[in-house]
Amino acid sequence: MRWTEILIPTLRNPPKDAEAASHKLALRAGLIRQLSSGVYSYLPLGFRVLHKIIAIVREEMNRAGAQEVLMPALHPAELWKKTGRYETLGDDKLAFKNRAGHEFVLGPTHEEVVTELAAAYLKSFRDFPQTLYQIQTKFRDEARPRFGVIRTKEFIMKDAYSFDVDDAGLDINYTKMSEAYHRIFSRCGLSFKVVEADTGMMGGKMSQEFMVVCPYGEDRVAISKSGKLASLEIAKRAQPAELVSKAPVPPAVEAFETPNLRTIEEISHKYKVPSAQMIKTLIYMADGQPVAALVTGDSELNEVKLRRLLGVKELRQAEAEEVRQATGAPVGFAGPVGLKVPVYADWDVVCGTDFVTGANEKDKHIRHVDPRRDFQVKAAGDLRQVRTGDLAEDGSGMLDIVTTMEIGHVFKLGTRYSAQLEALFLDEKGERKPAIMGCYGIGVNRILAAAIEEHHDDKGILWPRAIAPFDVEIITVNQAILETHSAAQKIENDLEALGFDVLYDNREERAGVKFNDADLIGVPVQVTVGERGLKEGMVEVKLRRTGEVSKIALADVAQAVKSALQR
RNA sequence: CGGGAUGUAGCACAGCUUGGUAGUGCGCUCGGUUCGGGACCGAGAGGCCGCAGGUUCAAGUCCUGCCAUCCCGACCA
Repeated sequence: MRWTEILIPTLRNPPKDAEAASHKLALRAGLIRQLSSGVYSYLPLGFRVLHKIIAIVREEMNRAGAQEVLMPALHPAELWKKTGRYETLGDDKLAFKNRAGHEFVLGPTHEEVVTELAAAYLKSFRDFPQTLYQIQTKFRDEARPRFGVIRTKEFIMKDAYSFDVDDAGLDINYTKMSEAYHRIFSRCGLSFKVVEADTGMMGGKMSQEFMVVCPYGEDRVAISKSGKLASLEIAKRAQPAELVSKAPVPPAVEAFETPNLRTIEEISHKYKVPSAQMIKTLIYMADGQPVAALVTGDSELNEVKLRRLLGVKELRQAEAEEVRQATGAPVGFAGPVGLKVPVYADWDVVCGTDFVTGANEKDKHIRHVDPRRDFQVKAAGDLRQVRTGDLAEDGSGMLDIVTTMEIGHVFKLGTRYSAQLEALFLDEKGERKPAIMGCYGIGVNRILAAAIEEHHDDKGILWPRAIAPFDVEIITVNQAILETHSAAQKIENDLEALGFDVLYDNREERAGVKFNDADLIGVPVQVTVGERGLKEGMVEVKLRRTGEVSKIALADVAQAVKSALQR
């Protein structure tokens, strides 16, 4: 393909609205063009990359035994109302009425539609297992599109759905998909990590998120020195060796007036108490019974952890009136001393001393509070959100908090949709049962963004070969010279005949412009043809990634390109 | 949806304080000289100055409202 025959609008100045590396470079390299917030066109180069990614996804899905289908993007709203997701979707749904007054939803995902298919056709246990997938545009009216192509209102998703007769079958499909995902992301050149998501109270459900660490992602997760990621929801820290303070017991508890001062910040600021020396006392209703949860003033309580420590089903923050009943004081003055309800404390609290906390009396706090002397803790545990510097539970050292981007997600759904939409089959005994489902998603556009985030330098993109828009770019130093462009043309023909995707920069531009554009668009191998080399029958082959240049005889170019691409 | 910022040519920006009828660099077109890491000279094309209303003899500039875009946060089936 010749540069003059393909639209590659490279930019010297990055548009000012771009912040993320992938966003800036995708714009500068002429991959995308923004139409409105969170809505992008893919230009020829960008679309070539998407095609390569899609080809890999498709190949691995097929290899894993999934069958490609194409479901509609236009969904009747009634279908979404049946599963109750019409409401849960809320403002994220893009919906409209047609002239007949029928409401449609532009598909944000396809559990409903695929389950309707299963309900129609998967009638006998003999029809199982089945895995269907599609690669298609999804619509979500994101409140805040971000970072170019990383979070958009319209995006291409590979979504797959498995149907099985039992959990054992689901396990097999889930594993197959998970393995396929490993292959897909590896082939796309991404350093991804798998995060086990919380199985929570969902009973047997399970999910894994495939993440890449990148500064412009959207999730904050904990990473241990061993490279393991855990969502902040479930990241745990190591238990301290001794769950008690070694410091001397402070003087007796003393109350002091704090008129209208309720928050940790207000009191910490007014009385010059570090927030870590304060106890935040949160009242929760656990299965209907009030409990107090204590964390130090500088930390955030993690409700998932509290729920786990308590071992209860229902947990919610207490209403103002419930707080008053439990503590005898309005919200903002709760403290563990003299409290009648069971007290659960974070390790930081039981390991500390000389705290300031609420006095369970309006406009009063108390100081010199000591957990050994002044109140009873029913149980101590890891109750707060982890933060940078906490020791990892696996003993690998300090945790770090990093930003990540989710590029894939596999999920064991169970019967949620099949039961509601009556995707029922008859088993060997003639019993009607809902199909056991799994769902598996990949954000195709995000792979493009993630690849740029991971593979770029100050000059431009360094595409992994498998998803590069072209394998090799030929650059003529001076297009006007006959020997140069005829040599370039021959190389182009030879390489194309060997099956390489070749971009030949045949523009009558100065060499510098072409070199810079080549580095910017990031094709892995560059072949430079100039009269200087041609005099000796040589061209230069440059590896974009390393910058390494070697002189190659004309006759050996194909071989040199081939081996360069394998590195 | 809350907070902050910004809207002037394809891209980056100046002009706004102190109103007088549209500028710069890159890119684009034509001619010429150049030609191995973003050349130079000359001549051009390209603007509802985000939109609407107001003030004024006169608005890119002042006032009001709206819209759009980006960043932080909330949210993310």
